[in-house]
Amino acid sequence: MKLTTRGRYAVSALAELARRGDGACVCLADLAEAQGLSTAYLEQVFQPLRSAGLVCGARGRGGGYKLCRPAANIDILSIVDAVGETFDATACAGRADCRDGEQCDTHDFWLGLSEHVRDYLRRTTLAQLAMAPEPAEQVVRFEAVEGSPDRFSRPRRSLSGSLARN
Amino acid sequence: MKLTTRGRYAVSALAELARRGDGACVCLADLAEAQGLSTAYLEQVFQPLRSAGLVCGARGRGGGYKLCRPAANIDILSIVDAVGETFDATACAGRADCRDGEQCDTHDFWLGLSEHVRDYLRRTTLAQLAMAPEPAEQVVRFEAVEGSPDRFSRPRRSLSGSLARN
DNA sequence: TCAAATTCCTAGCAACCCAGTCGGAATATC
DNA sequence: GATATTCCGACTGGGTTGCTAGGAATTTGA
Repeated sequence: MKLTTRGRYAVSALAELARRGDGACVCLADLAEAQGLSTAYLEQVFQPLRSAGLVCGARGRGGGYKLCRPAANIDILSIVDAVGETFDATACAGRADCRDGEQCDTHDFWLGLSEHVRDYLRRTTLAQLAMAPEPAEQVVRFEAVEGSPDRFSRPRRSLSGSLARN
Repeated sequence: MKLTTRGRYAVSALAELARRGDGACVCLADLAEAQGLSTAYLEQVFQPLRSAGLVCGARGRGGGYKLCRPAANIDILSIVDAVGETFDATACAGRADCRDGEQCDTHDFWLGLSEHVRDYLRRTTLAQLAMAPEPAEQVVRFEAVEGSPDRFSRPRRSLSGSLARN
């Protein structure tokens, strides 16, 4: 059970973007170099992020990407969801009709796991991730965050608007 | 991020085994049929379970497998660990030396996710899973567990004891 | 004593998916 | 018009997963 690079790259790149979040566009080449990735591959990762309305791109010279809304309003779950990362641990992953009775005795348990993971990702915002303190401190914070009830999971469309309509 | 069949089969099969837990051996053919799996494949899944000391097998006619210890003393994490299921979401998964500074700004976050998952699995015993109530009820229970403020991030050996070693 | 039933062990393989490359079109700026 | 960039689609090699096959070892029962 491991994360794909797409999910990880997306989060890292957006965190980087958030760190430089002064409204200016950052081109992929810069991001890729900062993260030590290939520009071509990062392009692929950014496509769905744009479709999801998380970033908006500007073409041409001086173009690049920037966040569509404040980093504090973007939770990690939205990011990994956008790039197609799934967390379904059940046998009938994908299919809505799970009527396979004998295989599904543990179904709800795995479903609970998936939801557990999604909760964790939903609890953290890009802003929190972007301002990365020293590693030691960071670990403490992430564990602490786990307990606190956050509420950014509700759909909020007043901010993002319809900027990045594909 | 999805579970391998090995992990899922192992848990389902052991739950089945726990349900028939009257001390008698159950042969793989029976288990496989009950779960709708191939015997040959289930064999492979059971090998590491035996090595981990979760089940013990008896050869020959009338042989089969049974749990080495009470189902209440087996947590799900031990099972999926035994079959080699991993939950590391970091880039440097596996390698102990993560000195790749620029890629590791989100390292602790992903590490936290992995630990979060492992906690979930550690919290549930095979006995709980085995006595599966109606699905609806089950969901409630698994979710309820999730919400309670747990402190399982610290090593706790008073309860589970040193039963579930590696 | 032999046949049957079972675990135990190793090798192999096809299909799938991930990670990444490549080439080029569209578009904006200088 | 040259250049820099996003945008878009196709392609591919390699690794892993899921599974099969065959046979040796071992125990039980007829």
